[in-house]
Order: sequence, then structure tokens, then C-alpha cells
Amino acid sequence: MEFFYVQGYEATSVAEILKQAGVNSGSLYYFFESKENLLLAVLERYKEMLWSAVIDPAFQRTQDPIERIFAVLEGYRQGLMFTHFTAGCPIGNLALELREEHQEAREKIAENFVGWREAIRKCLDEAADRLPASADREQLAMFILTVMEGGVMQSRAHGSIAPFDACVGQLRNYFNLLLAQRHSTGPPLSAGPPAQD
Amino acid sequence: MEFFYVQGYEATSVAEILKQAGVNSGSLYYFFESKENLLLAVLERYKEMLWSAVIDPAFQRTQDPIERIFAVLEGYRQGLMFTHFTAGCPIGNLALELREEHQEAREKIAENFVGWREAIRKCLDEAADRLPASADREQLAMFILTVMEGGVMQSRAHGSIAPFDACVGQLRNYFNLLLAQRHSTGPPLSAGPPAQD
DNA sequence: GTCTATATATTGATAGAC
DNA sequence: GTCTATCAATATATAGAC
Repeated sequence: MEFFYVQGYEATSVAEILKQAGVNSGSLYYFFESKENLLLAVLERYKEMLWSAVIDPAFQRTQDPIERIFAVLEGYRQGLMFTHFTAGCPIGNLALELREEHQEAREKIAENFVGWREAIRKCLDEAADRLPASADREQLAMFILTVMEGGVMQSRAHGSIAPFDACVGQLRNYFNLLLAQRHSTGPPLSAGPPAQD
Repeated sequence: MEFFYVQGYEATSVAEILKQAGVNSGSLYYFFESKENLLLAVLERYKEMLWSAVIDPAFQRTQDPIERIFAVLEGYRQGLMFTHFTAGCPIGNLALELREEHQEAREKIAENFVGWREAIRKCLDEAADRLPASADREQLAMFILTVMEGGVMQSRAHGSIAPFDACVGQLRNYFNLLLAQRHSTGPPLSAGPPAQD
């Protein structure tokens, strides 16, 4: 789990895993058919750990549903800071590394994302009466995951927390506008692009 | 370039590259010191190709600076559709695959991101008078890159264009709110989180 | 500049004793 | 269930003829 997170799947050799675990190859292959099979188990474990490791710690820090979303993002910020911008999101890393040839792994990655989004959507649903009636909370949850993953990518690429903070800041601004829009007396805004010149 | 894009760096062997190029290893190593050196050349090439391959085609389709931003995003949408959600952004892929051990590559990746953001920022600067005075256009450009990369990741992970469209739709909504805010007569919105209960 | 041939190390995985 | 020993394939890279 650690190696796949820090080095990636392809860049991690079975030999490294064995050495770190202090076991021999016979033991590993007694439990796992292959390296890819081990990856599937790791991804399954991430699914199981989502609430205990990611969601619950954030939700405990705050009660307000909207602030809980930003508390989850703050968790990823802590991870970036702690690892000096080397870590990020293990699922996002694998999502971009693994392609068609690892079909099962990609399915489990998608399931991880779905779980994350569902947690965020619970928050949005709780705050539904503060959001504009037109807000698509499913899409909004997708957007939040996207901003997190993209922000983490930029912070890792630049070795700085600034990109992540910039992205979360813009997301915060978006939410402030959405929450204000709810109480606005003006007409709803058009959702499409303006007419071309 | 193609292999690193489609398969990733670690998953691509030098032997594959040689076969596809129709040359032998002596030729490759005559020009490039190592596989990593070839990667650096590829990343340099991406920097050179940014405007001709990504920005200019989008800018030609439309004149309005804001719409030009969404035209760039539309280009990535086309890429996703054309490759059946397998491709995405070659820089983003490498950004998450390569870690500390490829320091030079990571610098070139960051340079690629900077170039992309500068193109977007040019658009935002052109549209400065339509945006709120308080809008940080540098951060906004970072946000747009982040949404693109995150949206591409989600669409690849789910094998569907829906996530990308959802993210771009939310970004569009954000812009509509920003553009409307510019003309609003109300007080500026607070940028920070609301007080905790 | 490109070729062939090859070096050396490491890859994921297996067999079979214990 | 864990061990040792080892497989066959592949990895990146090099040497030296042409």
C-alpha cells in the first residue's frame, strides 16, 4: 500500500515489497495470485478505509455540512504539507497511472471515487436549503472531487502548497456565490455560454 | 511521446520504442543518454507544442477571451471522446506518475503547467473589466487548469464524458456568477468561511 | 549515425522442501 | 504457511563493427 502510494504501481517491484514486509516470495504468492492481484486488494482496502481515515476525522472537526466539505479538503492539505508535497491522493495517482490493461483495478478506482463523492454529496444534501434550487448536487460533488485532485496534482508538480490553496480558495468563492445566490431576488442566471460575436 | 502518453513512462520499455520507431538501440542511445533523457526531450517538446497544438486551435474557433478558455477545455473534451476516455492530458499523467526520483522531469512538467496557465491568464486579463475587481486572475487560471486536469481524471476513471462535462458545467456556472457579480450593486461577498456554530 | 550482439541486473512468478 | 532456490523473460544500456 505504502509503495504503490509513494512510488506508483509500475515503479514498485515485488522484491521491494517482500523486503519491506520481511517475508519471502512464497508467502506473498500464497495469498495473492499476482502483483496485480495485490493491487486490487490494496484498492479494496482503500474503499474500506475511506470513512475511518478520510471522512470521519474531517466530520469530527466541524458540524456544518458545507464546512465539513472544506474540512475534508483540509485533510488533503495536511497530507501535502506533511509529506512536503510528495504524497497527494493515492487513488488519483493510480487513476492516471493505470490504463486499459488493468481493467479490474480501474473499476475499483472508480468505486473509490464514487464513495468519496457520496460522502460529499451527503453534506450537500444536508445543506440543500442553503443552495440554489437549481444546483445539481451530484455534479457539485463531482466538481469538488475534481478540484481536490487537480489541486493536489498542481501542488505536487510545483512543490508548493500555493496551488492547492488557490484552488480551494476559488472553490470557497464559488460556494459563497452559490450561498448568496440562494437569497438573491434577481432572476436566475443563464447556464449556457453567451452568444458568440 | 505516444507511448509515454498512452502507457505511461514506467510501463513503456525502450524495446517497444525501438520497435515502433523502426530503429535499433544503438541509434536511440546515440541521441539520448538514457530513457529518462528521452523523457526530458519529450517534455521539452510538449512545451514547444503548447500553442500550436493546444492553444491556437482553440483561439481560432472563437474571439471572446472567456469563450476562448472554454474552447481550450473543449479541445480536451474532443481528445477524451476521440480516444474513448483513455487519453487525457499527457502532462497530468506524468505529473502524478513521476515522483522525487525524476527531479528534472518534474521541473519540466511544472514548466508545461506554467505555460498553459499563462495562456489562460492572457484571456482572463483581456476580460479583466468584465470580472470582479477582487478576482485574482492568477489563481483563477490555476483553478481552470485544476478543473481541467481533475475532470479529465474523472472521465478516464469512469470511462464516460459525463464527469468532465459536469466539471466544466460547474466552472461555467462559476464564471456566470463572477461575470454577474461584476455588475452587482450589492456589497462584496466575504471570502472567508462563515463563523462556526 | 546505424547496425548486431551482448552485458548485467532485475522483473514477476513458480516448485517443492519443510 | 513460509522457506530456499530458481525459472524464463525482460529491463536498460554498452561495445564495437560498419
